[in-house]
Amino acid sequence: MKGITRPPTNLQTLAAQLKALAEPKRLMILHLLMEGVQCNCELGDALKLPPNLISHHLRMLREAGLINVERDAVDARWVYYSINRAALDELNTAFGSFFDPDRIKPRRPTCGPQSSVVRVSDIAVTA
Amino acid sequence: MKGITRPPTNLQTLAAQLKALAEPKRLMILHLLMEGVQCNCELGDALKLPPNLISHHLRMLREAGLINVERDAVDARWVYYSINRAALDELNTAFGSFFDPDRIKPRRPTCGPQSSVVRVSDIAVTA
DNA sequence: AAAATAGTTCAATCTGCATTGAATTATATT
DNA sequence: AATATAATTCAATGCAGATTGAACTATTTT
Repeated sequence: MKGITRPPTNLQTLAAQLKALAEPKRLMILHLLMEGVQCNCELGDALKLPPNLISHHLRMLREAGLINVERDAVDARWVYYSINRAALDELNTAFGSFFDPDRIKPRRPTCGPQSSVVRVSDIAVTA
Repeated sequence: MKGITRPPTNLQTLAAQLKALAEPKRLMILHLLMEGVQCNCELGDALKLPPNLISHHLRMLREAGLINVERDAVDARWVYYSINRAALDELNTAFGSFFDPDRIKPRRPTCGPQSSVVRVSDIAVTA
């Protein structure tokens, strides 16, 4: 009888990133960033949200390490956000490892009325 | 020049499921369920949490459609939770589609000082 | 120098939800 | 019938974060 295996991913880190993603407007921002839209004003137009709120959501995504920031070389008033490709790859890997359906194991009856019942699969065949 | 493509997934639904997942203790519960641990008491022992709090987290996961509930046929006091395999498959598909790195497109300069600059790639070669 | 532009930061409010402890339900045991 | 067991529900508390409006910073334009 095998023990419990450690989760394949750091749960604190995964939960923190998922928290940043678990917001409809932020998902929409990420979608727009993937589509090539990248400045605060356009995001605000698309989502019908004021610029300060866009800034807030962008900050959440940035602090989760999911996006990059860059200032325009010609006119430094403009700020461009973009997907952090490496972070996205890591996220996909972590998510895929954790929620891999192949990890699902059958119930281990160490609890409840059946916990003391001897299972056929546990009886050693000796002769 | 192409327009913005619709996201490949229902953002409301994905966000709701991610919100259910974005909690370290719930991730740990899901991990334990995958490992075959399935009753409130054992989850509570493993996470050092009181049973009512385990119930709360299980309810969140259940309302997100991620887990199944079943009562013991012999002693109905015991309740067994398990991973909803179909929901997990759908989640993986939705997540993978949304966060597919291949979806990332180059910046579309419809904003900022470069928005009026004619790009070489936009000049039609006529002869 | 003054005004305009793009964006961020700050303070206040409101809401959702994790947590806690007590009460309750349902079932089984004595 | 009374008690024990497994779990859920309920009420109250505290905190994190979404939202709002105003103030502020940095840069460019006039």
